[in-house]
Amino acid sequence: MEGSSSDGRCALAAELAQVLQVVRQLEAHLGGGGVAVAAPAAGADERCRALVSSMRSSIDKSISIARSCCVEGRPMLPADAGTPESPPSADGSAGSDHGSDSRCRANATGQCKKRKTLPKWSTQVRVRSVQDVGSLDDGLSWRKYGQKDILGAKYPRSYFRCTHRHTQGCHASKQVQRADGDPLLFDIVYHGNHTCAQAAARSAASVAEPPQPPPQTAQEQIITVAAEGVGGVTQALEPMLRPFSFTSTAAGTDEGGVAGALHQSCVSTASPFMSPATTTSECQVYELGGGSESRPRNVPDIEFASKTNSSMGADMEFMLQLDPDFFDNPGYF
DNA sequence: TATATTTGACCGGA
DNA sequence: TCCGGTCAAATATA
Repeated sequence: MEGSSSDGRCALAAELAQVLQVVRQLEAHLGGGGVAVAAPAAGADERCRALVSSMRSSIDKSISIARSCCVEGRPMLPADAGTPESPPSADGSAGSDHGSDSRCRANATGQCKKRKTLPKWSTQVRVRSVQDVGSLDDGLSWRKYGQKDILGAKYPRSYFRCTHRHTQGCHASKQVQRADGDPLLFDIVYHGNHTCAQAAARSAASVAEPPQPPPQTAQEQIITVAAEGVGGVTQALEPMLRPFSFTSTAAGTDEGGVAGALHQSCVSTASPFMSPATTTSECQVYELGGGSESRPRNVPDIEFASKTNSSMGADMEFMLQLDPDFFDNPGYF
């Protein structure tokens, strides 16, 4: 299979390289790697939209290419080598996730027990030591409501939902699963956006508070986000671009899509909405250099790694090489 | 005592 | 029928 897929990989690499290039152009338009505090000049917005459109096109191609290369299943990650994996659930699951909900019966509380038509995206988070797993918290109040052994997976999957689900009707949820081949790598899949007060408060805070200078230069982090859903792609990518590379944007910090997730994932732990039990997050890691008092123990840093998910065959995969200061700077959010 | 976690059971889609 | 996602009672913890 290697021979037949090598061309595809080349094409895929080319497409992804193009995406990267466009991202860099976007960064340049919006102030580059620094902290952009001024609003983009008139006309820049249009250019950015065009660039985003271009990115989407390239990403679409990339996905097509990737899928054509992976007809036998998902692309093999090094960590997966030798690990019996779940069958190529592939694109079916991703696409069928939506649209089936109309037939979903509500339970006694009026809520569907099955998946909802919510935006879905995923990240992978790598911790640097086993002890760090407790710091996977992303800064929001999640309540664990289940854990399942997944067929073919070495580790169980944990299910979390927003603590304020019942009190505020916030339907955000996430799934966390340790990667088979790499105990330090976690797959995190988010469903839906926070609509609770903590999300609103964070949005407000991001608007009210001016960006702060980055406390330090963190190690390079790579984040890959796989956003799912036809509309979710656009909704996810566009807002995510704002807080990602440019920071002027407080206006862009709605809690939608990937931006919301990453925003939420990486907001500092100073949120008044956080429970004490969940005050450690990977984002605290990035506060270490800033002298955070609530630093997690033994957490030198965390790496967001690239994501390839078999169950996300129809996903948009989007890779950005972030400004190293991105996660250092609370002002980004 | 309130809140969070664990865990077996249930439900629905594939 | 299998499997993933969710519920909810039981249990643990602060």
